[in-house]
Parts: sequence; structure tokens; C-alpha cells
Amino acid sequence: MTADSPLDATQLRAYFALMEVAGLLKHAVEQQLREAGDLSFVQFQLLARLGLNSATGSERMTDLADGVVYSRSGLTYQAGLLEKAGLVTRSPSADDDRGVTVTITDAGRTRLETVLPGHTEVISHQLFEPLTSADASALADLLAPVRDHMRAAPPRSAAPRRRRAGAE
Amino acid sequence: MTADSPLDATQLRAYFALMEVAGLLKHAVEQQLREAGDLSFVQFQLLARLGLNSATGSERMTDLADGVVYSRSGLTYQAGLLEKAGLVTRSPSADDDRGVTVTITDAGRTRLETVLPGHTEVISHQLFEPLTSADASALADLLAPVRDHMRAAPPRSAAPRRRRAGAE
DNA sequence: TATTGTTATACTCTATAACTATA
DNA sequence: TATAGTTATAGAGTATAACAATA
Repeated sequence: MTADSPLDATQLRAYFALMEVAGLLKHAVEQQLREAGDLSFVQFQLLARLGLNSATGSERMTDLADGVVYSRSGLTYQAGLLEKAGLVTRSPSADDDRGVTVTITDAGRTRLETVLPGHTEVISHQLFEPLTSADASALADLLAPVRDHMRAAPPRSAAPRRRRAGAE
Repeated sequence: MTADSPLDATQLRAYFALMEVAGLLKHAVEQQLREAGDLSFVQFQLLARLGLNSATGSERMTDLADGVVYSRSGLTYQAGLLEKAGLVTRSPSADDDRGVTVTITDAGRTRLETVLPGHTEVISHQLFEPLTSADASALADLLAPVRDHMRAAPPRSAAPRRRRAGAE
């Protein structure tokens, strides 16, 4: 509405480098995931979240959607694919009969383990080879507040109906 | 084949943060570009490259493909869209009759100017608001070598026929 | 009435392979 | 023979809107 802070040269460099690095990395990773385990990046993210981040191996659709940026219909689509492949199951949530709980299966965990070594290898090579461990640490520290800032003001299409305001 | 350097916790943090930040930022930017000027991110990249990075406003298809990660057919598709919209022209290259030179039109430059302020505003807000200018500088410095490293060993699908080896 | 999730549908983007033409 | 670009085609992913069911 006021001035538009037209980005100085350094900011431009950072922006373009960020987008290019992320794009190339995602591309490399998707190729590996597809070849090693016939998974798209999003499918991997969903499995990883269920299999690694969740103690129970289960999460509700809504919580997955919040984590994976999607539209709800997109998540339904991907969850359907994963279920068809036998990597997750979907069942009514215990506490809320509207909810659907997604649970990773043994086959899902196996698939994850199949894919994981190659995945980390790609990341080590492509992303971290030119970085010291101090660099990696600095990178994480720089990006963490940005991520939090972006999560806080979500212009994501995953929230067309607007999530409940205050709660977290 | 041997050990797979399984990524320490810091590297994982950095990797996930990078992917999430880039994903959210791209999403926000795409929305802005679509609304402000009916452009996809790639179309914007192509126009920006022609209109801002190139002195003449022209580049060959191959060089554009190298810069924009795509498969050649994808680039042909996007260039076709831009041409249909009157934002670029395509003509046979002067020096190499196999080549096609893409040139941004006045309408293309106008479109670029239409979109640019909002674009930079989104980036300022989403990416740089939580960062000091020293942070931005550090980020650029961290990512530049990674980008160069990734460019050097291109697992991009843009090179199915393998580019000429040494030349650059 | 608000929220959860699904469905139907349409569209954009990307990739593969076959093809033409020039170097 | 190798490179530049196009075409045809097919598939994956995403978004929108309408819908059903529960809170």
C-alpha cells in the first residue's frame, strides 16, 4: 500500500539462489524417490510424517493438510493413492466422527525404509557437500524464523475455509 | 553403496526448512503473479530473464532451457503460451539456422512492470521480514555455492540428450 | 451454522518419444 | 552423427465448487 521496498541486490541474490536451489533439489529428490520407491515428493512427505514424526503412526487429515500445504482435495487424492498402494489405511477418527485418521501400515514403513537411504544420500551430496557443518547450522538458523513467519500468516490454498482462528 | 551419511539433526532441520520455505514462498508468489498478471512462475522467470537479465531482450531456446530447469518440450510449451499472449516473439536465430531466438515484446515488458512491484512486495514480506540485511547476505552467501554445485552436476531432465561436455 | 472430508471436474504443467531440419 | 526445436500424447498434480455428514 505504501512503498514496496524494491529488494536490494543482496536480497535478489538470496531470493533467486533459494528458489533455484530448492527447485533443483526437489527435482533430484523426486527422481530418486520415484525410482527407488515409486513415490512422489508429497507422498514421501506424508509417509515420513506418519512414520517418523508421529509416535502413533497416525494423524488426522486436517493436520496432515496443515503440514503439507495442500488443498484438502489434493490431500484426499494423495491419501487415496497411498491407501490404494497399501501404504496407509484410513478409518474414522475415534473422538470426532467427522474426522478421518490416516495410519501408516507396515508396508508403508517398509517402503519408507527402502527409500530413505537414497534420499538422504541425495541430500548429502546435492545440498551439503559444499557446506561445512557450521554452514548447515547457520542455514537452519536463518530459515527457521522465516518458516515460522510464513506459517503464521498462511496464504496457503490449504485453508480456503479458514482454519479456526486462535487455536494451535 | 557404502555408508550413506545419514544426515545429522541439524542437516535435517536445514533441509526441511529449506523445502518448506521455498514451497510456501513459491506458492505465495504464484498466487500474486497469477492475480496481478496472469503469469505462472515459470512464465515470469522467462520474462524476467529476457527483460531484466538480457541486454538485448533476446535469448536462444537452449539457453533459456538451461536456465529454467525444464525439459525442452516444456519450454516450447511455455514459449508458445507467451507468444500466443503477445509477450514474446520467436524467430530463427541469425547465426544458427537450427536455433530459435526468443525476444520479449513491449507488451511483455509492460506485463513485467505490472507484476514486478507486487512480486517484490511479496518477497519482502514473506521472506525478508524476519531477516536482517546481514542475514540476507549470509543466506545468499550460503546458497550460492550450493547452487553452483548443483548446476555443475546437473541431474536435470532438461538435458536428456546431454549437453556438449566441456563448453560453457 | 461451522467443520471435516470426499467427489466431480477441469485445467496446468511436465515428460517421453518420435520427428524435422540444420551443423 | 550430433544438435536445436517441435509435436503428439499421456499422465500426474492441483484447485474449485458442490456435496454429505457430524459438531
